Amino acid sequence: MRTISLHDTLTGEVRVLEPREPGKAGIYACGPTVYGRIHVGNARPFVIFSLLKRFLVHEGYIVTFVANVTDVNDKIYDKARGEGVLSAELASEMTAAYMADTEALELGRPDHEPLATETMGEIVSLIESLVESGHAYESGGDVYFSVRGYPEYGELSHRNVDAMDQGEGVEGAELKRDPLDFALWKAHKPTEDTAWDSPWGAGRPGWHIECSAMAESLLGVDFEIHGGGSDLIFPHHENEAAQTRAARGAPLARLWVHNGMVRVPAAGAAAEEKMAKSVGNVFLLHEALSAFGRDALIMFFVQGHYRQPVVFSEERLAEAAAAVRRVREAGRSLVPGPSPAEYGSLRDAFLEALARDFNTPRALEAVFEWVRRANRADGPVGDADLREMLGVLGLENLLEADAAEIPAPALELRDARERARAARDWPEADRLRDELRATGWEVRDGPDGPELLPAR
RNA sequence: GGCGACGUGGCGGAGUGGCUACGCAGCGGCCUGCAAAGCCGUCUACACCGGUUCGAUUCCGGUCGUCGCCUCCA
Repeated sequence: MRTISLHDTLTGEVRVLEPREPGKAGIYACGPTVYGRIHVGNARPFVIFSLLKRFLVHEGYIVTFVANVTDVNDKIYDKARGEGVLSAELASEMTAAYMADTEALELGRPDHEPLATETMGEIVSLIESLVESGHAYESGGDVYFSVRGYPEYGELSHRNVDAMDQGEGVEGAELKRDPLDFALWKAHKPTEDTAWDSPWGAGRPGWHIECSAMAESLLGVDFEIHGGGSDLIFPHHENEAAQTRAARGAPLARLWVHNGMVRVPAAGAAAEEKMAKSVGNVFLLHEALSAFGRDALIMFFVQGHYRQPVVFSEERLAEAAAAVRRVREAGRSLVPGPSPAEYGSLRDAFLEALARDFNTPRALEAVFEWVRRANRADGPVGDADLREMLGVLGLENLLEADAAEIPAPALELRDARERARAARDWPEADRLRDELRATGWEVRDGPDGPELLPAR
């Protein structure tokens, strides 16, 4: 178990992970609002925190990874109304789609995936605590958090309360004592087809409170790592942090870890912009998976550092696919078993890179160096270290052999080509090779004779 | 305007006060009947201007440019 540090948004520094209980870590990553299929940008935190969990587990930690689903929200109501379906129906349908889409990443599931609608008791009681302690107040069936009553407000996002926009024109502003206050509970509106009982009447939770409640109920407070996209720092995480600290007198989390945005080349411009539904430039996860495959997509993500923005494009994915091919190619000549001791420093460098702010590009450096050495080696090389490294990155399947059955016609073409080669009829041999390629098989002549591989 | 971050070789992308990142692409070579794969070599990188320093891509200041947040957003 080595010392692991991560960039913490609160302090702005790379800080050492110091668990409440040695050897145990809780991770909470904010998941999607389910009003549509998730896109590649939504997938980034899922991938990053799934892999971070893998790394911590590898280092001997017992990890509880929680990724929530927001299934009550204005957008869900709006979308459902527009489509003439019940909001609960839309939410459960899209939750199922989210599960299926992320399942296709083949990274396993988080340990808990709580739904806001199934955490109502905890949400209501957390709001009650805030009302009792004077940090929140009821107004017309709504409940608001009193931002100015919490002096630390702004510490996470490094904002000064007095310098913030006053949120003019925001719906419900007339019910607030201060424009900065945000809703913990929203009274039921006639246009909404779901509502829950509360001490303040029928209604539903505000966005931020659900995460505080879900995180606390599954991980407790002051847990190790709270993550999500950098666009959530304000107001979402700022508010979560304020609510929990105000209600419980303890911080919500020890480290606040945020991933950079996925960008898309902007039409007709040199620069890029964030992938977002509101911009209309999304590439849905399931489309990306079928277009490029999960291996290339995972490689694409780990080729960049989690905190930096990444540009999603066909060129980038093609590069990732090429990198995948290089590793898989090397794997073909490895043998099961322990790796040479002299490769050990690469394994160490790999793990060290991840221990220092989860630097996956730097870790990949060791992977590729390992691959080059193995390719250069004369005898058979044991695959254990490479398998271990790839496993942490969710790419262990690159070492699995292509299981595809070679169809008889391809075998016949291969044999025919061998006969042509034996007869030194090169034009015919090359013609047969082209024919094979057309049927999806690539011939590779090696010391042990020809080999057929699925054409790439 | 406020807050945060970034500008590295053809492209992507790490990193460091002085020494080969790595991947992709290109070029030359080895291997091969030719390929493919692999290996070797190669392509004089750190936005600009000042400052600190024996020495800065790396530290400090400024300029220009880019991105994110400040409203729902992973």
